[in-house]
Amino acid sequence: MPIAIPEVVIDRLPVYARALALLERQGRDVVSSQELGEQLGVTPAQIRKDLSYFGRFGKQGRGYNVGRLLAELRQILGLTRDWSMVLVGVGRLGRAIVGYAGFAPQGYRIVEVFDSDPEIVGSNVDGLTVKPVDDLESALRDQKIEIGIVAVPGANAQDVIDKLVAAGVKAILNYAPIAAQVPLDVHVKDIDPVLALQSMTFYVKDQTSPAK
Amino acid sequence: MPIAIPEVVIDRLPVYARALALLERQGRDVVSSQELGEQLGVTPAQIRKDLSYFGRFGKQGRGYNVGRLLAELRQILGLTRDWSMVLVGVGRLGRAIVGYAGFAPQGYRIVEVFDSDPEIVGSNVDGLTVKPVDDLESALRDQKIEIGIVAVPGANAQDVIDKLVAAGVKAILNYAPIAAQVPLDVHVKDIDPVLALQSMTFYVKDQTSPAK
DNA sequence: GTATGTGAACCACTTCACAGCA
DNA sequence: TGCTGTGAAGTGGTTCACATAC
Repeated sequence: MPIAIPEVVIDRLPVYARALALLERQGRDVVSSQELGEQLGVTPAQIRKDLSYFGRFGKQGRGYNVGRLLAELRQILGLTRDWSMVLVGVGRLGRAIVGYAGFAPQGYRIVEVFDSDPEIVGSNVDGLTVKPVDDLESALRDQKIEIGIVAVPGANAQDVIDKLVAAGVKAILNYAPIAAQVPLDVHVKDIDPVLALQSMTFYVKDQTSPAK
Repeated sequence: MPIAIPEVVIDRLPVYARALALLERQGRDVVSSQELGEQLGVTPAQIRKDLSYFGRFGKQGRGYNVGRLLAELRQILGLTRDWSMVLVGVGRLGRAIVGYAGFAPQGYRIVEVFDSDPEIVGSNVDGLTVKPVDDLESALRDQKIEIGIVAVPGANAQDVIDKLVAAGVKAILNYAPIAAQVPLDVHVKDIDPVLALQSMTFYVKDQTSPAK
């Protein structure tokens, strides 16, 4: 096993990949860590060090080949394949997530949707039939689905997460306002705009308008 | 000025506050850093150290009074007042954000919505009339609005962010897939489910199903 | 007895600075 | 000459461990 790579590094790689994809669309062939860093608000040394965990992708005196580096990052991150996902919770938020246009172009696809409300089960959401949440495990038994999205109320979220884990899901995108408890081999990322707002207001709260 | 408080600490306070609010609803009076830490997946020392930046809120031998500590955190974070926000970008995503039920209970309210598309300007979204994005600055001149939400395509996002900054916004919740450039006194938090997924797939990508 | 608050020790990540290569 | 790759140095955040207070 290679030396452990810090999680912060892994979190930055998709940001680099996104910037490189933009540069590629703009027709750029080469980019230096300097320039990439300026665009992303990151130091050039940070970028070089991060990349050095995985290989030597640059050329001294020139920089990085945009297409090559992007391909390497996509390989590292597992973006060269498509990923199927299940969504649990088909309320207002869940419906918005199903309809979110940002997933498909990046190879992420919601293939099953579940809910616990009998009123909703059986209904159709963007071409998918809502299944009862109790069927999660059996529905996933034969399909290779490693990603779950949780969009249920906080009170039910840990239960749903337990079910996803039991069904073999290894990555969870959690929109519920809870700190999920999961085994070490399961990864969770929280999407919570309220937490983001609450930490920003700390800095804003007592900025008075400057006296003219 | 007190010694600078690390940003990671500020990011954790809302998580503590959320857990305390739950404990309070459950009728709990007192909680130890130990117990809180277990619920949140954080070490007790971390919690005590974080809180010590702001005061001495606990009682030795007992722990923290739930209501008291929650009130302190709300004070620290600026959650004792309501916050008005503007949203820019009234596409599918923007509409979902306007309709998101999680903001209001926490005191965050979208009071103005803007778009650049003449087809959309003038239409009604959840009781708000969509205004042209060029009116941002004048519309905000007299209102005290320090938070902006960006839900426009990546290609337009930096422009919109520049306009928000020019209009005096100090905190930006950014749903667009770009690394925003802002002055030091403006705070940005990105909400990007795709980045979250892309970093998780790194860990999941080559886990083969264990041989039975 | 029990749990906080906090310097000190530790650890992890970031930045430096330069050798090495194109 | 220009920019990468990387050990070494530096910085910042976390955890320890214990004096202190209830």
